[in-house]
Amino acid sequence: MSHIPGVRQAQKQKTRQALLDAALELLEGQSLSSLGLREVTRAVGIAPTAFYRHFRSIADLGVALVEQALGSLHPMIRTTVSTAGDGEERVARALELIARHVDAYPAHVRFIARERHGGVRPVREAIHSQLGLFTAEVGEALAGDPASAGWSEEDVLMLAQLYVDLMLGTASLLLEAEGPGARERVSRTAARQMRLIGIGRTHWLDRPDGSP
Amino acid sequence: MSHIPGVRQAQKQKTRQALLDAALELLEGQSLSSLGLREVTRAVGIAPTAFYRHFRSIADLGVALVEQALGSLHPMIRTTVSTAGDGEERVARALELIARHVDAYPAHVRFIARERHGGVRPVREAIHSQLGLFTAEVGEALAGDPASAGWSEEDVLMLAQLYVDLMLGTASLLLEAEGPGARERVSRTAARQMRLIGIGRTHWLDRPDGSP
DNA sequence: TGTACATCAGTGAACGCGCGTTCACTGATGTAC
DNA sequence: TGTACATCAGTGAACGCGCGTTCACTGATGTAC
Repeated sequence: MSHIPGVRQAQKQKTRQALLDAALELLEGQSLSSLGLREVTRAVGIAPTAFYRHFRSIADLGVALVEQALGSLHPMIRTTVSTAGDGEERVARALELIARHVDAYPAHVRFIARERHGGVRPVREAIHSQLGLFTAEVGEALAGDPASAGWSEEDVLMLAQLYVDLMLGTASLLLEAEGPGARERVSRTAARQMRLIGIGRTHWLDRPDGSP
Repeated sequence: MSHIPGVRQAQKQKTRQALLDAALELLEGQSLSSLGLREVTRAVGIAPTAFYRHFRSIADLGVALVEQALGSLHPMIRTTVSTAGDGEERVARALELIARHVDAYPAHVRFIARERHGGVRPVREAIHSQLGLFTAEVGEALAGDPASAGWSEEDVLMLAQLYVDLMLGTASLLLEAEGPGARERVSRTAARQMRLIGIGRTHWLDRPDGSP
């Protein structure tokens, strides 16, 4: 039929995605370093040996998962930050976006939070490198804000890192939150932390240098 | 000989500690959820079955590790926070304490950072619960500071959480830092983040409520 | 359009290996008298 | 102090099982003419 993508290529892509999806699901209750190749192929319904047609190892699959997971986080973080600031409403809207993302892609959030400090080096490095790009992008967004006039690039980046870490930490806490009111408590605290950082940002240049 | 502790008890305690130490070392390159019972006993030099004289499972051993690891972090965080503030020197001293702790107990720091969001539920919960106690303690320390006059308990706690998270995050980054200047870069950034939070703290009560 | 050959995603048997757990045991330490 | 018995940390054989990886294979898809 279609010869541009090819039936064969399309089917291969489909199987590959099934492997990634199955792995992500299996990772709800364990870490990547204990995930088994046979476990994943069994969940997909293919022979264990077929795994090698798509990935060299579980670590390799993990790196591919990083790209997918951060691909979904990307627009969330960007929107959140372009929304961020210290105004009540802006903070509230940012938190709502985070909560919505956690609901839409819980497995992605869990995977990144877990493997960011996890036991598989190449995956850890891939996450670190991607988060570095995010931070840079957030930094650019912040630099465009009038509130950042007079700020050094280094300072803008350290602020961006603070925001990115807070967002990821909050997303992870929302994921774990269970029981009535738990999510609300997490959100309230995160909102105040964002406000406090925003206030620090406002007054950052007030003090010449190292004054008490 | 001595009958108060007992020769037998003392030897048992020694073996137990050897298991914990061996596990911690093996966890440098993997997550708890992939650590094997036989792997640990082999490293200690005892029969696999002897493991059960000390722990019901690897998860059980993990929970015991949490207590040991956070036991060493405890004085570090306390000292650091009692030192914290927005003065240049105090921030610098706090960061030096963190760096020293990372050098003294790298495996403890790695374990907590990794398993805090790791794949073994009881361990994750133990860490979360212990960090909650830390945060409460840090909160008490902060509440005693004149800078916290007029603060609600909730706000003091959200600030404490911000500090605890920043300290843990910085410790983890220091651990991973390699190459010339990497540690210095991490420290510089963390110092500025602490200062910014300190500034936010100073001006927290400036604005009545929800003002822009 | 039809035919002959090439490609390659997925198969299934086989391998050696280390795993967690059970069980009855050994022998040093502890205790009662 | 000496003896007889109890405790229990650590042993070693055995088990069934799932693991990652190899290999030659099949048969649908793709390509050349």
